[in-house]
Amino acid sequence: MKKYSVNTTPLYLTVRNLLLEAIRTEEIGDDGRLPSEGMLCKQFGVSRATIRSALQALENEGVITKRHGSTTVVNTGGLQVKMRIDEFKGFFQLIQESGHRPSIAHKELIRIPHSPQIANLLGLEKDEEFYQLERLFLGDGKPVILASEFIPKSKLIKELTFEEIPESIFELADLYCTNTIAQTITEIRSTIATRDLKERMGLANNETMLKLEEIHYGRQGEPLIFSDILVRDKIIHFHAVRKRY
Amino acid sequence: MKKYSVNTTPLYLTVRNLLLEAIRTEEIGDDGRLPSEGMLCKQFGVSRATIRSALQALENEGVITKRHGSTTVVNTGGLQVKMRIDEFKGFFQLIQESGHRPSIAHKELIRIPHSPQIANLLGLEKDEEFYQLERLFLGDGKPVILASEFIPKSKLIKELTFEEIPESIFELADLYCTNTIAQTITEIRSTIATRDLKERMGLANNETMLKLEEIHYGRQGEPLIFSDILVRDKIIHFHAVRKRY
DNA sequence: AAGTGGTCTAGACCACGTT
DNA sequence: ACGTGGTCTAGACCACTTG
Repeated sequence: MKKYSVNTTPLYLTVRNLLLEAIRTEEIGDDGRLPSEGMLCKQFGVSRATIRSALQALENEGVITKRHGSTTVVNTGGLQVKMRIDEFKGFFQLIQESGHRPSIAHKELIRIPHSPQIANLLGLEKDEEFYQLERLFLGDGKPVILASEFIPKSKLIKELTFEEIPESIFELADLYCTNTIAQTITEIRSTIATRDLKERMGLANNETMLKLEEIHYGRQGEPLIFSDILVRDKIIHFHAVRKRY
Repeated sequence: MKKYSVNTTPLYLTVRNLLLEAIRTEEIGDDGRLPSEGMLCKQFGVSRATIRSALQALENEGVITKRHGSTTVVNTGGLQVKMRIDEFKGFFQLIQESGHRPSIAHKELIRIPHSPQIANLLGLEKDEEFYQLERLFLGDGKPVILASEFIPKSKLIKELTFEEIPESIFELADLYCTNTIAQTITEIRSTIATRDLKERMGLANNETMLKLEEIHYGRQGEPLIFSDILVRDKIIHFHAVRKRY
């Protein structure tokens, strides 16, 4: 007899979501303090390990702060954090979360016969061939992100189809690459645009930008794709949450 | 009879450290794949939950990548990541990790009668009084970080003693504030120095900098201190690790 | 089909803060 | 002294990937 999966989302995530909602509406933690883990076990009817997984998730997001012998507290600041640099999934989502309507102004696919620097970053042969996918993203019609993705030809399982390139690099890898992206390491830099770029992005004089140099790794830990992303940080504000342990 | 605490570090952290060392020396995972959790349980003589905690820690650091039905793999890129923006503890450590000898060139403690903007960021009254601690840090004798910490007088439990100000903002709060710092939320911006600043920091023309605007929160989730940090990203390279879930 | 990691439970003891 | 979160175990079942 065929079996049906009724509940695909794990219990602890369900609890996390309920808890977050309860915190937002101040049903729980209205005085900034959460009930003890034992109490929450009873309230949600789950084991302590499950409650702790849910709390763990919320703590990682900066929503709550735990402390050994004391009660767990709500972090009002953490509730409002958006656009965490260690979490963003795609450019559209990013632009949307910063309160603007996303669109693409320009999209270009360029063949790069060889690039020793990028090959070196990805640990490939010097004469490796790349595709460069360059895209200009707008927020409310104004240029906000210029992204260049460098995809080694050797990591492709089929030819890139210009019309069918997903917005997100994760989905691009899912569709076209030898492996999906499991992890990205980003170097965060600042930069000032060249005159050419200034015109293209409609920048003010002396307007600086963030430059994210990202190496995307596959499920086996191997480098897959290199991205070079220019962001107008006047409009897109990146955040990071740092916990003290 | 008096009891003695022999083992203050948790078992799972001991296991994490041993595992990391074994990965580094390629005793374990020489082919990029870790033994199964069951195997590791036997090898280390601990329960699966403990092994999983250790693996969890390594995954958060970007050292390994787990995947549901498959074996856990080593991420070579993650092994080398330093200066994670969501982890740094103090400026000296930061400068050291980037390969330079840290020192302080300038240190100043300024009384700020009121600052509506900063008061607003910290959710305080507009007429709140602050201390501004400004410090210029050098790496190998060259200016690399200019940090301004804004400490509200109302959050102090005793007067700041100029001579006894620790290098790290965490320790400063431990010593002088109503609460220790539990969490920091950083906004990551880029900026270009004013002419004045350029001279002070010996910057090249058109050299841009990273600007970190940090709000430090106490154990009860309340805003404590605001920091404004300028970093020469030509010298200090910040990183972020992003996992796909 | 077999092996792997993901989730969940129940119960125990410990270390830390607060009162 | 008490209540809280931190750690740890043993065992069970499920969901996913791989051969």
